[in-house]
This record gives sequence, structure tokens and C-alpha cells, in this order.
Amino acid sequence: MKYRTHHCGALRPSDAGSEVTLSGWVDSRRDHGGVIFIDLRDREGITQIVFRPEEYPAVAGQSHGLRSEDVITVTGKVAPRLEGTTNSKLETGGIEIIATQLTVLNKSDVLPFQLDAKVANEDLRLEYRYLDLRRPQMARNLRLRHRVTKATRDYFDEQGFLEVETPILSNPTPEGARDFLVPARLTPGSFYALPQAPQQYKQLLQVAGVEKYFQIARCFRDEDLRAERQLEFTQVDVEASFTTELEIQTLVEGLLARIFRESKGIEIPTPFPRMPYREAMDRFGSDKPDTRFGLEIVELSDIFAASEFKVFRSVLDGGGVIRALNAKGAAEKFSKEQLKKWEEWAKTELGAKGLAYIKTSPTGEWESPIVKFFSEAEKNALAERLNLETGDVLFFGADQWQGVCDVLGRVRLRCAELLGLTEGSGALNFLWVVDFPLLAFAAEENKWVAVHHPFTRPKAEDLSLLDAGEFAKVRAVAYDVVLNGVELGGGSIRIHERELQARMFEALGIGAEEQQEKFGHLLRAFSFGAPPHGGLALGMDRIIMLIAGTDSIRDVIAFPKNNRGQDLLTHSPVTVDFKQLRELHIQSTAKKG
RNA sequence: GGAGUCUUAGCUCAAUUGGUUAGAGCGCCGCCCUGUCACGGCGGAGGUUGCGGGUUCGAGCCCCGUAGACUCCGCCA
Repeated sequence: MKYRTHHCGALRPSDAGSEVTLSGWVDSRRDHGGVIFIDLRDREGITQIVFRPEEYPAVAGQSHGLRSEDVITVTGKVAPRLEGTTNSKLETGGIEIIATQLTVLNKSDVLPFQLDAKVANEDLRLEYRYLDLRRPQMARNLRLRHRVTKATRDYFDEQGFLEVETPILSNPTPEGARDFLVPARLTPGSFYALPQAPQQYKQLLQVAGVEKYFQIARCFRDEDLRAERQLEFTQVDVEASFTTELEIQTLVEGLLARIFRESKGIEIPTPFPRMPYREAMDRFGSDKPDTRFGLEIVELSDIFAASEFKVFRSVLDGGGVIRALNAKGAAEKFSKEQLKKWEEWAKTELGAKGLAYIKTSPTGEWESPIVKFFSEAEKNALAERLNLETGDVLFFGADQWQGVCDVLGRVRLRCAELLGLTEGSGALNFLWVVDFPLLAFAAEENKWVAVHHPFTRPKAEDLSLLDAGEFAKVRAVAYDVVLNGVELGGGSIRIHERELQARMFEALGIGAEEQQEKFGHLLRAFSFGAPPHGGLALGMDRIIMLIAGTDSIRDVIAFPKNNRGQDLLTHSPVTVDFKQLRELHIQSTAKKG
């Protein structure tokens, strides 16, 4: 038996008269008592099948029993549709198949949800993922994902890059996310860890002389989940030798252009704008600024330099800054009650000390809890610098630089959302954020930590600052690529000298002994002629999510896990019996529920 | 670990200030229907309103607890 001569999206009026065989699922049935229509669906499309009792009574009789999602094979003759019955919504809408033979390959039970309806219950979708994936939107997402990974492989191949697989069973890393551990049966008491990223291996491949490496790599991080996060996710990982920041960025711009061209048919302009980290924070309050709208943060410290308002006074005296942003025309949308809630939100969620505002009433009055503390000169300067007009709402941040940036950055995004500033915008604002700081002080741990990772190269002109212990001022040769306020990926030029790497570890408070224990292999590798190298990693799922136009990463992963890291289809993770644990020399301390 | 929102038929949702027998669309089942394409018509089945407790003459609705889902914060270079 032959299942098919054509796919369900293939036939056209020019095929009229030929005998064909199609296989697929019953998408819908329209039973008129006499004549019966079946929309037959496979992954390539839909074709209408007609069962005519006056011509083929036996087959027509058989067809009455068909139900949604039955799997069938139909043989018949391609016929142009009767005058006035063509369907312009279908690719195959000019023809139909007059069935002469019907084989039911497999009956289907009634589905738990209809494939053509909106399903809000994600549990149900995940439990029956194989049905969910039959839905056109999800099927499109799978295809889109294939197109993106294919474009990626083609691009890197053409650029002379080698795809090299690196171990899944690897070592725990002392920094970064929580590791997934895998007990090592052959070495009792020891554990592998699943890789958070192929970071060290890709650098070792450079020492190995691979020169141009890439991988579409699965990565694992045992942290709490989010809409755009999964326990396991996919990175496009790249690393090259004898390269520069500019070369890596140009390479990645080419990749993204290729991906958007082949998946969406969109030409994106390159090169992308570059913005130093410091500027991104100052203007947008974020290291991944969404530049599709203005609402920029404005410096006011000089205006209030002589302020007698105690809150501002103490902030300025303590070395902090006063800044504000102007939500143009927001006054009619933000009521006084809402603005009070904003302050509550800033305090509880953002850890701000407060969130002062000025709301201009239609009569031009300034409604604000703080404006009474301002002098006339301050008010005038403020209004001028922020271009304050009737209907505007100002939000103030007064704190240390970092705090003000964080709070106003979040306020900015929330304003944009509530004011619908990006609605209907087709803009694709790519940009590079560059010159990241190398180190940041972690107050809780009372130590310096790497902003990017410990292998990131300090800027040559800032090396003296590193030696002088002025860690906060040292910039890194690190860069993030951002699209519409979403970080697509990041990378850096690495340290390739053993000496410099040791100095970096030193700054991070990792002593000689710990260096040897945890990174000895890398330091030794660097001592055997490691070439200068650098690279970048992109969050593949996130990119596909943006291209697909969905807001959940789960929509672009075939079998994702839910918020608690469970696979509702297979019920993973599961408990295992004592015997299996004993072989691995481990024991569970979990309390039995 | 914390906050918010949600949970009513197989699915998507409704149910006035707490008030009769909890409704609709789709789906499902039966009958009718020979040109539909979200076919149509008639009829039918289908509910412990997540679970437990409380307030009340009376609770889907109010209160407390609990479970689950989602979103966010923490966390995640």
C-alpha cells in the first residue's frame, strides 16, 4: 500500500484529472446527509475531499463514520471545484479530491481540547503537548525554529566555523547559577554537573587551534523559572582566535541579519548602534535599553545643588544624584491614587526609598507632595530642562547613581507599557551595549564579583586601574547585543595570558590554591601558547520567541517544563527506588510527602 | 523564599448589591439535510463552582486556610 502520492498542500487545478492518494488527519467534516466534505490535513496543508453517494456509494457510506483527528488514507481523482465553490482561504482551494477509496488507519478519541480554539489552560496543553503541537500556530513555531537553527549552521559554516560538541557531563562551576548535579557511579561520592554554558571548553578549543568554533548548545541552570526562562535552554555559542571585539560583533550582526532574512524575510540594517554601558544606564536606566521610545532620564543634580529640600540635600551630600523622567501626557491616565501606589510599588518591589512625582493638572497646577520644598528658580529650571507641559507627569529618583538608574529605568518601562508606547510598533531596535564594567561589588558577600565572567578581558587602558585596586573603574572588553529591550546575548574578548588570568582571580578573592584546584587546567592550557580569543553566546530560545511574536519561551520549545520544572506530559521529575540510588552511592533526605 | 492574579460543563467564558432549578458558544451524542468549507436545522447528555472550614435564613459571589496554574521580585554572568 502507498500512503501518499502528494502532500495535502500540493495539488492545484493543473493537477485535475490525475488520480492521487493522500494521508493525514481529519481536520473537519461537513456531512450533508448526502454529499460529505472532509478537510484532510497533513503538515503541508489542507485538501478538501468529497464523498459522492451517487457515484461511489460504498465509500460515501463509510465516510459518515469519520470524526475529527481520525487518521485516514484517501484515494481519488483531482477535480477542479464547481463554479462558485472555490475557497480562496486554502492554497488548494481551487481543487478537491473525489474519493474512490477510504482507509481508516486509526480512529481518534474525542480530543481534550479543540485544535482550532483558543486554549488558555497551559497545563492541559502541556499534558497533551503532542496535540497542542498539531495546532497551526505551534506547528509554525517548530518550523520557524528549524529555519533559525538551519540559518545559523549555514552561516557559520560559510564563515569557516567548526561545530564542535562539548561534554554534557562536566564539572560544577563555583560562580553563577546553581548546577544540576549528576552522581558518578564509577567514582563513588563524586558528581558531574550539567554545563551552564560551554565556556571553558570553547576557550580550550581555541588553545587547541580550532580558531573558529560554534555550537548550538544545550545549557542547564537550576534556578527558578520565568516566562522567558527554562531549566534547560539553547545557546548559540561562538568563539574565535586572533579576533577583535569589532570582528565578533560584525560576525554576530551578520548572523542575526541572516536569521531575520531567512525566517521573517526582513532586512535589518547593520552595523548596529553602539552604546557604552554608562550611557545606557544614564539615559535609559538599563544595561539593555529599549530605544523604541524616548522617556529618557534627565540629570537634575545641578539644579538642586543648593536645594533646601532635606531629602535631596542629604542625597547630594552623600554623593548621590537627583534625576527624573517626564511621562508626556500621562496625567490623564495616572490618577493621584495610582501615583501613590507607584510609590508603594517602588518601595516594595524596587527597594527604592521613595518615588516622588509631579503631576500637572489641566489647569496647569503642579500636584505633588514635594514641590512645596522647591524654590521658584528650581521650579523654572526643572520645567525648562524637562520640557514640562500641561498633562505631563514627572517621576523623581534621588539616591546613589546605581539605585536611581535602576528605579527610573523600571519606572520608564512601566510608563511605556501603560501608555502603550510600543503598541503596533514594528521597530527592531538592535544595539550593542559596550564597555561594561569588569567587576561589581557584591555587598551581601562583601567581595568583588565578575560582571560578565572571570575570563573576561579588562580594557588595556584600564589595566593600571586594576593594579591600583580601583576595581569599580575597570572596564571590560565585553558587549551585549540587545533588541527592543531584550538581551539577546553577550560576550567578550577573553584573557589568554596565564598571568593576567591569575591577577583577575586575585581581584575576585580566589587565592592561588583555589585557582589551582578549580581552574588549574585552564591556567595550564594558557601557559602553552594560547592565542588571543573571544566570542559570544546568544539565547536561541529567546530570539526565536521574539521572531515568533510570542511572549512565552514555552511556545517555541517542543516539550517545555512548567514553572516548577515539571514536564506534565511525562511527569518528570520522578522519584526513583532505593536500589537505583544505592548504585549511585547517594541517599535522599527529602521528607516523604 | 516573597508578592499579585486566577481556578465555574470536555474547551472558552458568563452568572446585577449574597437570593428560585448555575447559563451561553464551541465540542460530544441522536435524528434530519446532496455543494459545504467555523455548513445548517431539531433534540439530548454533560456541574461536589479546585479542596477544607467559617459567616449568613441563604454563598459561585464575603472571610480564613489549603492546593494548583500563571506573572513578577529575589535568584539567573
